[in-house]
Amino acid sequence: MHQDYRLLTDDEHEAIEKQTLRMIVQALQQYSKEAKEIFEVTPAPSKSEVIVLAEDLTQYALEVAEVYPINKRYAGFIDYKRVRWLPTPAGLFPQVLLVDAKASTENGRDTLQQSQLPMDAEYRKADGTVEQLRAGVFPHMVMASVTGQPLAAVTTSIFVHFYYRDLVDDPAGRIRELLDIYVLAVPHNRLKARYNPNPDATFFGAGKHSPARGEEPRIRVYFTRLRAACPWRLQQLTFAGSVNGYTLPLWRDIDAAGNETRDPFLYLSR
Amino acid sequence: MHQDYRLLTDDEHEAIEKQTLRMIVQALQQYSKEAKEIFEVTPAPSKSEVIVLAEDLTQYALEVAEVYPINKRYAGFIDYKRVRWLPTPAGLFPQVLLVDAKASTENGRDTLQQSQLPMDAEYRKADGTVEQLRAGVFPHMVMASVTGQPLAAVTTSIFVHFYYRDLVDDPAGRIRELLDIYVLAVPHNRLKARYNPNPDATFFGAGKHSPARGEEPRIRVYFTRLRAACPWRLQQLTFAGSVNGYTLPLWRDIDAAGNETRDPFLYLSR
DNA sequence: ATGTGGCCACCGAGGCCTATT
DNA sequence: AATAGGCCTCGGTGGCCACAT
Repeated sequence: MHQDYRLLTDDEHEAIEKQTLRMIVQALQQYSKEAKEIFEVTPAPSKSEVIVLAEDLTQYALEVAEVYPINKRYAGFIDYKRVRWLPTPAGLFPQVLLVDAKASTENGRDTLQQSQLPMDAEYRKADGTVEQLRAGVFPHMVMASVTGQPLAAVTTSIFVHFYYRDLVDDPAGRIRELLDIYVLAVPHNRLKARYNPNPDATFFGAGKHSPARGEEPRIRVYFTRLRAACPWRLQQLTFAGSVNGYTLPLWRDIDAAGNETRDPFLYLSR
Repeated sequence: MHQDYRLLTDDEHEAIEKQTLRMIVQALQQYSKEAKEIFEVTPAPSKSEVIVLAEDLTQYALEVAEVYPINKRYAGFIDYKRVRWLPTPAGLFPQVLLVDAKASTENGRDTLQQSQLPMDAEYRKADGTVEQLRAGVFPHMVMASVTGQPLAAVTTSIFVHFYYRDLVDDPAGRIRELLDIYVLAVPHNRLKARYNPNPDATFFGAGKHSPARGEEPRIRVYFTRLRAACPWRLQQLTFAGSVNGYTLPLWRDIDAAGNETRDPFLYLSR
């Protein structure tokens, strides 16, 4: 048992991200019913109301599903961030959990600011050119332990994607419909060799910025490719087929034979 | 003892806002040292970083100073919002606390969106014309009690104003300096007769919007006038003269003779 | 100097329109 | 129809400038 994530094997590091994501998915499942209600009926003083809704709902869902907090804070553009002790079979690790909420009418990709990118990315565009963008998320945050020795808190990056569509003349008076909640665990930079060894093996794609206008570069994460690289890193909580107001409680994983699985899980009400 | 704020006298309602503000001031005082550190050294990927800093710091300061929570949430543009039970001598009242964070290089006024305005406002501009803006904050939120009877949670509006200035070539490597933290309690709409009986008696002034461009109307709250109307509604936590990194712990109030007072108060570290 | 008004600047977050395949 | 690329819109937040007192 140790406390330094840098001594973990890659598989152990993957496991940390997996268990982190699993808990977040459980929290979102549990909160999905209320999230849907609030998301669909909250009036829109402006078009950008959905952005705030996604942020608030993510916070409400996650703040009740925390672990042993570390008394350390920092401020910035990440929507939800907590420094905490994460218990794992390999040891108790200090972790900086970073969660960003997204609201979108698309359901196949997410756009990341460089400051939200945890891995040095490189990818080839359709026209053959290769582009790259360095990670803007620090791999860990160093804290001073009581004895003075440095303690590094690993950074884990999660994205919660609220897929919705606007409604007009809805009989129930809803303003929009929340269709799915996607949850992505984008790998830590140390896993680059596994997930983006070269420009042709990656789930990254061209960003949403406009090069012609000289905008800050952004980058996209494609759901299908992330899922192909590692099934459990792309979770989907869907309201389609739901009969009780909650999303369907299914966890995507991979079995020993390498096949993708979808396991139902139990959850409690809030 | 009752639970309906509408049965309170105006003085009792004032007392509710006063005790709410008092606790928030204590929380900000206690967090002022860390707030200053984070605010001054957090790098600015963009100019708008201060906005996010103010929001995050306000949340960090207040979330540890809460009272008996009510399991009810809603989402929207207000930075910090909590529904809770507030204990007072007149009874235990359900309350919707709304706090908005502001970052500014000015220290004499705050701009409010209509959605942040708790009172129907009317004021006369320098050129003699009278303008008005209706409250955009609901006076209370109705919830259904277990027995089915409606229960109204009073709304209380607080603004936390981070007054700062940018720094260049600071020897200590700071990017900006946090000078003061102002905290305002803008009165509930039912107190309009006391605070804004007519366009000439008010702490409101023209908003920051551009009429010429047809922008959404906003409105300003002037510190000096709010303070003149009710001293304790304008609190100032200043770093000027501070020797320990915290702001000076002073609470502004009014004594029996009607004179403004500044009482020091004790606080704990976090 | 301070108190008031108010024009704009900036920039974060996505909607959407186009090409391809 | 689905995948990619990328231009541009919208709107929240204040910086700042200009007068007036």
